[in-house]
Amino acid sequence: MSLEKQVRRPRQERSRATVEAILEATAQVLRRDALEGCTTAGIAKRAGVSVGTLYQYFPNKEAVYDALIDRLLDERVATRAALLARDLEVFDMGPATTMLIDDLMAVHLADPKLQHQLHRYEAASGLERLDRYQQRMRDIVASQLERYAEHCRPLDPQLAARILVHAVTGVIERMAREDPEMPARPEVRREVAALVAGYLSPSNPVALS
Amino acid sequence: MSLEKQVRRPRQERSRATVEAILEATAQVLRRDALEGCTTAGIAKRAGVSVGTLYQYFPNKEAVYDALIDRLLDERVATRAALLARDLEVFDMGPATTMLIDDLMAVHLADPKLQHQLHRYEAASGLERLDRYQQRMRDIVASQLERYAEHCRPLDPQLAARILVHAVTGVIERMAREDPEMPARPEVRREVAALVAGYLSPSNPVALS
Amino acid sequence: MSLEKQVRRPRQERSRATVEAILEATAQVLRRDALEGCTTAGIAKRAGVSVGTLYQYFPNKEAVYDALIDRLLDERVATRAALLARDLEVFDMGPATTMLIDDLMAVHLADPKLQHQLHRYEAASGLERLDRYQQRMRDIVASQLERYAEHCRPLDPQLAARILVHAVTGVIERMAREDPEMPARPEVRREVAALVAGYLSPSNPVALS
Amino acid sequence: MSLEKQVRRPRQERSRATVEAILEATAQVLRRDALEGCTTAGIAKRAGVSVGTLYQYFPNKEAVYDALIDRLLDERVATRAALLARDLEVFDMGPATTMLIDDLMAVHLADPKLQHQLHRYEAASGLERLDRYQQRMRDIVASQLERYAEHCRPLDPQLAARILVHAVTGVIERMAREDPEMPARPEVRREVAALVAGYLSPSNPVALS
DNA sequence: CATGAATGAGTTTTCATTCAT
DNA sequence: TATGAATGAAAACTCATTCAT
Repeated sequence: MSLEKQVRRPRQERSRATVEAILEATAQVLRRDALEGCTTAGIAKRAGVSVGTLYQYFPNKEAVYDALIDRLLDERVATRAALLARDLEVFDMGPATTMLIDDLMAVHLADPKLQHQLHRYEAASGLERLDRYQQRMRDIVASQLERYAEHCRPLDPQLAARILVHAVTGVIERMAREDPEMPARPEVRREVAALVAGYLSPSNPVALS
Repeated sequence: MSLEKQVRRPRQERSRATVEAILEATAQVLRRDALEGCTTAGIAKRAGVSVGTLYQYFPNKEAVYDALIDRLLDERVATRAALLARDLEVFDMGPATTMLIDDLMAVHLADPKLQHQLHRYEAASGLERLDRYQQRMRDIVASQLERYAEHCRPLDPQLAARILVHAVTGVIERMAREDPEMPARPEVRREVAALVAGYLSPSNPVALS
Repeated sequence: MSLEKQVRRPRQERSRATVEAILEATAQVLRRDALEGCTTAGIAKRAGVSVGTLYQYFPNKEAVYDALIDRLLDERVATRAALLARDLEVFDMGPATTMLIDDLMAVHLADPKLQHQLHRYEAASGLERLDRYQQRMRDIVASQLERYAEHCRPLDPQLAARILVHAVTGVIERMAREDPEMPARPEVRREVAALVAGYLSPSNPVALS
Repeated sequence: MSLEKQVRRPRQERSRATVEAILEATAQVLRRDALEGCTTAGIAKRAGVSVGTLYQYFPNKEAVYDALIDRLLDERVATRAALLARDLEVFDMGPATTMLIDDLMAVHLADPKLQHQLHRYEAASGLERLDRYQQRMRDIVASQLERYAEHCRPLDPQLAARILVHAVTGVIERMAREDPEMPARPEVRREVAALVAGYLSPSNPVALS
């Protein structure tokens, strides 16, 4: 409506669009050429800008990767929020279990090639950021375990959460690498649920021994 | 007796010793400086040879890493053989489970820093070799599951083996990264066993549903 | 009265203010970040304008430095004029000597960091402009030497002026770099005067030999 | 004689020759293209080697400049040693004065273009190294002044040395820049001697005032 | 006039690999 | 066979300058 908006917007929007183009180009190059094939020149070319422009918005190449990871983690949080909004009760295990499984599945089913490369990038710096993210997930799971303690065998919530998050993440990640379609299959979801349910169940053989 | 032998032997032995020195030097550099700090010059220096010598025994740097990975996997096989030789029966679960857990633990407790870097290297080529190794493990586990089918809930051995290997590997690897001591603790071993036992148990809630 | 005037004036003044802001910003950045840290972007930011504006008033970065040097030399001329207005007679040497010393001291005591960086800039182009300025100083000194020839040993005014200007400038500049306070100390001023006086004095040992 | 020597030497000599070639090439490029035109690629090309070779012997470009400066200062020391070996007694001023003047002249008459560029390079890092060198010169001059105190007016040796070194250096450097031939002229040498002698002389007007 | 996003040539530096000795 | 000097392609990053808005 106002002319003012029309005057100011283009600049801010152009910047935003450029940043967006750079991030998207980086994702594409990472998917196509992997970490070792991802150069600032390549990113810039694919984004349709010059290297200089890239460095106008990011202090260095790592910062671009970092932005991409931040964005990914933000999407995960959004995904989780959406899942929590639903009220799923599966396998009589309470929403925690379900959420955990579906969340992790959703998380790793999206753009697996890009995620693999970003994961490799993070591995260079000790995976600190991803570990911090997993820590948060673990806390959520642990608190859910406390809440549903009566349905579970006696256990240490922190340790159990650790085991569960690591186990489920491990299964999904590795399966997705072998075949991106596999984690989505119903029998796989069922078996993952069995892994979690069996571990927590009061009838777990180890618990009884 | 013959001079020939005296001349030849030392050479072959020296060659073997040189290869050994290069591999050991590579392992040391990887542990200390990670993948990005591991250069052929650095390896050669640490091994006490020249770069030229390195290229006399290996066609390129990747071949050195590959040899190191081969060696690692060979050690794993040896470890597994040793474990199979013992006749452990824990948690009434049959040797398969026990072996799986102990094997994977042993495997990941040994030289975690080196393993992490080699894993990162493998990740560049899609982890093909490690996946092939895991395939072999999976086959062993699957056959064991078939043998002990009567003690388990009804399940697809291939899929169950996949789930188990991925889950246990995931737990151990990630825990070892956080704290190399953790996987060795008795309560952790117990919980991992619970994960496996609960999953396979005929009383698994999912199986009953 | 007329609107035109009201419109024009502010612009001219604003232009002047902008140029001033750019020069002052350049001086600040040079003092803080030295020649290598002085970028057009940095200058513009500090001046509170955009790079484009900088290029509206200066054809290129060198022109900004040049303007700053011109300004500096103009200030020196003003300083000298002020000194000449005074009628100082120190050490019975005539105003030339005194002026020379005080001028050079004043000149190098003001903003030594900025001067050092501008001097470095000038050095790239062979210090032509500063040399031309020193030529003018030399002419003044030479004419004074002729005027006060009777108080001096016999000498070639042009050569003596050259020696004196170079010597005094050299002493002051280098001392200021070591410690900006040093040239202002009375004992230093006294020794510099001794240098000049001894050189010119009829009792100079070389003159007598 | 020995074969051993013949076997080992070539390598060491080749390295030395390469370093030499790089340093000489750097000097040439500095003289021709000044600091701003001196790139690692340019140096390497002129030296007839590749950039990689340059970086095999020097950690970075600055190190090449540093080596060149070290060499220059070493030459100065050698020059001074040679001068001290002679027993010059000029103007009844003792060897200190003479040495100072001749040393500084020799120093600045050699390769003035290269020296100018190296001086500019040093200026970026605050001229620390050159200052340290001048400090050493100052100490020598100060001790000489103490030794010949009876021939001089009463003075503070440290301050006087500072004044003298700065003054003479300033004169020579600036003159050499205007015209490299000038400092070598006998009348200039004479006037510089007059500057030093007049300053130190017991008949200095300032001393008497 | 002012803006600041975009440009891209140009620099330094690295490191796997080769090859003359 | 061993050596290590030499190679050079390739990568990250800078910054003066332009120009559409």
